[in-house]
Order: sequence, then structure tokens, then C-alpha cells
Amino acid sequence: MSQLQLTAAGGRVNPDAWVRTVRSSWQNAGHRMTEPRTRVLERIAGYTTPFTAEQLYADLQADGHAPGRATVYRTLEQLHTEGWVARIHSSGLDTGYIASWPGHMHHLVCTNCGVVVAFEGCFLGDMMAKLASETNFTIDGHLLQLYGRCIRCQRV
Amino acid sequence: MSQLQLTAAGGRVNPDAWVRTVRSSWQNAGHRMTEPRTRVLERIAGYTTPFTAEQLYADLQADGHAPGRATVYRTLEQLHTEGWVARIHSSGLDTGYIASWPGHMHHLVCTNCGVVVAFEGCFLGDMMAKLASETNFTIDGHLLQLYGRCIRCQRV
DNA sequence: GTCACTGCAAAAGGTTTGCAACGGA
DNA sequence: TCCGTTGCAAACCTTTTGCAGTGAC
Repeated sequence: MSQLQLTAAGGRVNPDAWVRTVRSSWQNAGHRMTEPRTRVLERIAGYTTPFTAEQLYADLQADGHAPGRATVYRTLEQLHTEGWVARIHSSGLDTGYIASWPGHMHHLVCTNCGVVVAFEGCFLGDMMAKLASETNFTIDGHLLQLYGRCIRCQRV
Repeated sequence: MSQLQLTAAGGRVNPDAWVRTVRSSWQNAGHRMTEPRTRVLERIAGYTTPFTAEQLYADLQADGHAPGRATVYRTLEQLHTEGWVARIHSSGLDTGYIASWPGHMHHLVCTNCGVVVAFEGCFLGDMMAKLASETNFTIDGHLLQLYGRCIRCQRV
């Protein structure tokens, strides 16, 4: 059974650390770190709740000097592919994105205010073994997202 | 810890039973059972792998006498709202729908051929309790989907 | 200097909506 | 008969694409 572990800062990505890490990771991967991409990164790091591509573009426009729509979409897709943003399939909210870390990551979403807590590790090992033997599948990935209410929204 | 349990027929929905159950459920709910809806239901019951709304519409057209696009979308949405079809967020495949049963249901998807096995029950109880106490969230729902290869696709 | 990246504008999809006609219960 | 449902076509919204120009390394 693996450990359950919140990421630093109570499950929220640290904006500066995230931007810094993505930048260096991209440069190591041979991608170019351009102005428009930097603006997209910094905007994404600022969200505490899931955002859509269109909302990201609109917010960048509001900031002034927005990258083109295509750049926003292309950057977002690349970030998602490499695991730097996770897709959130919330029942109530529109499905959106949130800054994250690559690897085995899950999310707990407040269905009232949208706040997201990321955590690593889950207790699915036993279940997957049992399922695999009953279905004759080999299991090699999973999507797990939890929904509830954060402490602030429980009062409402 | 709850039981892990495949639904009847190895996790696959029985087409006839599913259509029959949806029909009566809808009529009990005061909805009208029309010809176009029947065609949509029967087509959905025939899929063994996830389908998109547009694909469903195209297949109905190929069958001849297709309901209008709007009817297909509206029916599909209603089925999803009431839990009769589940959304599948597969990593490789396009996200799609699959016939299901309302309630607490999870899906195991073959990432090669798309075959879906549904199962009830999961081992998330402990984890949710721990997470809830660490984050001060109340947790009241979750999305769990597993990905792997069915026995047939393991050989490929 | 190269070639990845950008931005525009157009195209492509997918989904929703308004509204008059239709048809289950 | 009544009112939920349908179908069409247009509107809408999001995402993708082509391509000439730009700028990071």
C-alpha cells in the first residue's frame, strides 16, 4: 500500500517554483523559452482553481499584450502532454486545467469554489490486482479525482 | 472496505436489459418514449466500446431514418445526466460515452481496442478518510477509471 | 543563420438554440 | 387535447490549421 502524501503547500503548486521548474525543464528538452510562453506560464501559475483554455486566453488579453490564441492553445497542450497541467473533470464545474507536477498525481476538488488539492499515492494496489485477475486485463494507468467541499465552503 | 464486484456479463451491459430498464425508468419519470429516442437507445446499447455524440449520429444515419442531430444530442445528454451512460476519459482514445447503470460505477478501459468493463465498489474508503482529515475537506464523490490491455490485446 | 515559434485569419468541428410542426399519453 | 418532443437550420463556441514573418539560441 503506497503512502498518501500531499504535495508541498497543502497540495497547491507553488507558483514561482512551478514556473522555474517548467522553464528549465523545457529548455533542457530543447524547446525555446519565448516571451509569449513565459506570459502563459505565469498566468497559469496564478490560478488556484481550474481554468479553461478560452478563459486563460481572455485573462491574458485583460493583462494586455496577450499572445495569440494559437500560441495559448499550443502552449497549453504541450504543458498538458508533459504533465505540467492536469485536466480536471469536475461534475459541477466545466472541465478545466490546473498547474500540476508530472507523474502520478491525483486531485481533490471543491465542487463549490473550485479549489484543488493535489496528492500523490493512492490505495488502489489491492483493487487493481483483484480486478486484473478477474478480468484478465493488465492494468497500467488510472484516473482518480475526488470531489467534496473545502473547509471554507462547508459553512456555506 | 467495500466489495469489488463486476456487473453481470463480465462487466458489460446487457443490451436488451439495458434498453428495457431505461425505457421503463424514463416512463416512470414522466418522459415520453418516442420513436427517435428508441432508436437512439438501441443504437447505444449496441456499442461495446466508447462512442462520441457525432459518431452516434453518423451511425444512426447509416442505419437510415436517423433522428435529427439535436434529438441525438439531447437524448444523450439526458441519459448522461441520469447515469445511463458514463463518460470515458481515456488517455489514448477520444473521450466518449458508454452505456452504464446509474449509481456508483467505475470503468476499466482497454487502451488498445476500447473495450470497457464496468465494476462496482472500490477500496477508497481508507484513503478518503485520511485525505479528508488532512485537508479538512468533506469528500462526497469521486471519479475512478482504470486503463490497461484486455487479454486479447496483450498478445498484439 | 537556422529553424522553432508566433500571430493572424480562416476553416473546421462539435454543440446549442429558436421555433413551428408533430405525436405520445 | 395538451404539452413534451422533434427536426431543421442557423448561431455559437472552441479548437485547429496554413503560412509568412519573427526571434531565440
